[in-house]
Amino acid sequence: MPDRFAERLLEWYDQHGRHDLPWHHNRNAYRVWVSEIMLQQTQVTTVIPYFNAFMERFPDVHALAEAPEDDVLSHWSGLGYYARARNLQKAAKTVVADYAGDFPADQQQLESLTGIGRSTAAAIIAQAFGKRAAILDGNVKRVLARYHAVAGWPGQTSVLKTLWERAEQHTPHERVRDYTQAIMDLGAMVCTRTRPNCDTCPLKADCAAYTRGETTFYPGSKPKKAKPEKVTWMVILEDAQGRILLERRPPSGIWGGLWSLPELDPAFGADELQDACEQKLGLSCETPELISGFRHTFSHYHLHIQPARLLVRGAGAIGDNDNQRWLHRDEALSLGLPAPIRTLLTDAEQVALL
DNA sequence: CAACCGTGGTG
DNA sequence: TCACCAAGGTT
Repeated sequence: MPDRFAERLLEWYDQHGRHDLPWHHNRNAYRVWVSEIMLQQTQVTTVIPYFNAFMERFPDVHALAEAPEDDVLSHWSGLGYYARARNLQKAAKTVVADYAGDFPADQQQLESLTGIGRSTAAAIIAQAFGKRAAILDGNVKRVLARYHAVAGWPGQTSVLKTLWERAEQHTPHERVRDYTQAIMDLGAMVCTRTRPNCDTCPLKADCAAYTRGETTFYPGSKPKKAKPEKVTWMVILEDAQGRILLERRPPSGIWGGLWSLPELDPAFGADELQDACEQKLGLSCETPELISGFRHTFSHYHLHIQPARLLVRGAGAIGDNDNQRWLHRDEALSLGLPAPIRTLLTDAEQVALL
């Protein structure tokens, strides 16, 4: 029997799809690539303002390759998964050095660039170069899992393998660019995670899950696991001029490469913070003022952030260098800061005004 | 394979 | 308040 999957999908896309997202204009490999990286595990409405600001500052791969890393990270501040930003610039340097600034239209060569995996490489090939390549992102997984009633969690290798086979099978030889956008749009707009709008779906006639009335069973859910609780001190060290000490975080781990407040071991009691700052940072401080703490949830654990404000006496042993800076709050907020730290500094400013 | 890596929206 | 998770990839 003829497979009308792509045909029906494209017909729907022409009428109801999204045709004017920012990365659809002035389409080239660079803009498609940046958008695909930003869109990893991140929703379209979140990405749009970041993409526009990023393109304004880094209009092409050369601008990105030559920019200071701090500049790249500050444009990623609040977007999350900061390794994406570091990998992005590393790949930009590779494209400039090894490909004369032109992205290769080849799946393997694209996947060799850091931050680009199978699905992102395929998206670039289809969207930027119009060549046939199958993508498999969260939207496509959901559509295909339902259409073919593929049981199990897509994170499982066997399930993933089946979905990739289905993705390859349905990808047409014509209009691949539109098809790729179409199946993502269907997943985002019709075949949604909860309460899919099956009434308006162009594929419902042959959708196995819909036919059986089992759309909620697909795709299978991820096995749940308890998130550990962690605790940390975040110190706002303020000198006589009202400047705050910022520290660059190590390149790997949470918030890698971003600027943040100094952390102190949670084993220190509140009455030991003064000594801790003395010993660990070489700074003489006044009695700490505790600011209300809060819990921040990450993908894999909860972090209790306990902030404390300490006034620094005289000139400290710590000055400005590559990894430490004394900055006023407005200057600090222009750095690439993690979202909760940005919020904390904003709130702390209000506290200071009281 | 499983852990790790962020944030904001949603119910 | 909170679990779940969205245009994934790397280690």
